[in-house]
Amino acid sequence: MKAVALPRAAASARRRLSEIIDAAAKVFAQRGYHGASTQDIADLLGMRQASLYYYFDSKEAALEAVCLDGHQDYVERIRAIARSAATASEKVTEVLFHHAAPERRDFTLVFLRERRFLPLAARKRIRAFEVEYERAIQRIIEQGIRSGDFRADLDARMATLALLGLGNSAAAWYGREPAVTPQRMLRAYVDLLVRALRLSH
Amino acid sequence: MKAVALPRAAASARRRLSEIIDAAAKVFAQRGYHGASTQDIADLLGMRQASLYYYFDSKEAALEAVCLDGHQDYVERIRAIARSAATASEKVTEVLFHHAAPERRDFTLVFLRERRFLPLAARKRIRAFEVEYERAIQRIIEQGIRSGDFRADLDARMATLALLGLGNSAAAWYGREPAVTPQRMLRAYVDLLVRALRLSH
DNA sequence: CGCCGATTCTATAGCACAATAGATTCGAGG
DNA sequence: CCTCGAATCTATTGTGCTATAGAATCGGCG
Repeated sequence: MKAVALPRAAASARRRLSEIIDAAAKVFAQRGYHGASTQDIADLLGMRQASLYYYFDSKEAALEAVCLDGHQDYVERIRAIARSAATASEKVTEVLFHHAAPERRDFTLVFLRERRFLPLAARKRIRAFEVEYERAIQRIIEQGIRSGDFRADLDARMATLALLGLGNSAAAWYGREPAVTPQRMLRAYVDLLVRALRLSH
Repeated sequence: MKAVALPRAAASARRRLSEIIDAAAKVFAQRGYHGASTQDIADLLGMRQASLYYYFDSKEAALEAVCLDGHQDYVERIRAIARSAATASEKVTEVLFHHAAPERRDFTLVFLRERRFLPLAARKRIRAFEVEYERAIQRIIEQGIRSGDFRADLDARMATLALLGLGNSAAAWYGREPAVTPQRMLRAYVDLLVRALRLSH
């Protein structure tokens, strides 16, 4: 945040900051926001607890950064998917796969579970991205209804929430059971979801 | 736990204990386990913080009690549903409605989100109930496949996890959006799920 | 009434943690 | 080799919280 100056220096500062946000995401995901100490984050980075305060004004600010960073990524990806020429069913598939992708799991889990501990002002800031993401999904569903890919009697809002619910629960489940790989789980969920949305025939 | 003696006194002691577990569930659900203080629980009960330690050896023990209490209820209900003569589709409907019933929401949320903070020994104790619950659901799905109510190519394990995922996300969602009542949400989810599981025709 | 166990209370020890203050080191540019 | 800002460090303060110790109170029963 405070790092500035020349482009090269700025780039390195940004990299360092994102390393620190990654560490915070990992620690918050594992121990929960309140259960994690700033010491834990510093340990992971091999630095002193107090040094973190060079990058963040408070532990809370670090949580907000994790939530924003994680969700910004989601919004970018949904935009790309929305723009594509695929059918609604294909888009739903892509969304679910991207939503529950294991790579950004820590960010997703922190966003899901810990954002509620932020003060109202910070939550509102995050909400903007959240709404855009949900809207984009809902538009895909509605497009599918108009194009005849999905049933006309579908409640688009509920279908959107169901998609998110399945994606979130998949992300939360990974690692609980060796036989249930993310691949298998996501394939199965996509299959169930598309069957549920499509016209039966 | 420590209360004993005569039947009447025992009954009253049990009531008191469950009042305290209820309060703990509410506070843990709202603030998270680590974010909640024993003071918060005592405030809700109108008693002193230290008095709680008459009922529980530790804050952790209170969390375990909440998780056990909440899930025991689930297991009892799933048994009743499994015994009934309904079709698999009807049973799935009942399970989802009961699973995400708003009445026991605090317990459900605490179980979902906070159980992971318990030490291994306590988690194992809880796991037994968890496994029984999941097994019972899976058996309902499998019964549906055998009876021809559901598709033969269904992955019963994935269908079980999808049901739980939808139920859990419904329970977590309530109150976020006034237009989305539990009723509306659960009806929609049941509809989607049953369509996804059934033979198309 | 007076005992006794159950329950709640007051008081406090002891620890873990977030955050601040200020010194020190690092590294690029002149 | 010196300067200066960025980055990290050491040291510490203050606070909030869990848990313990032991005193006070309550209520039924002999």
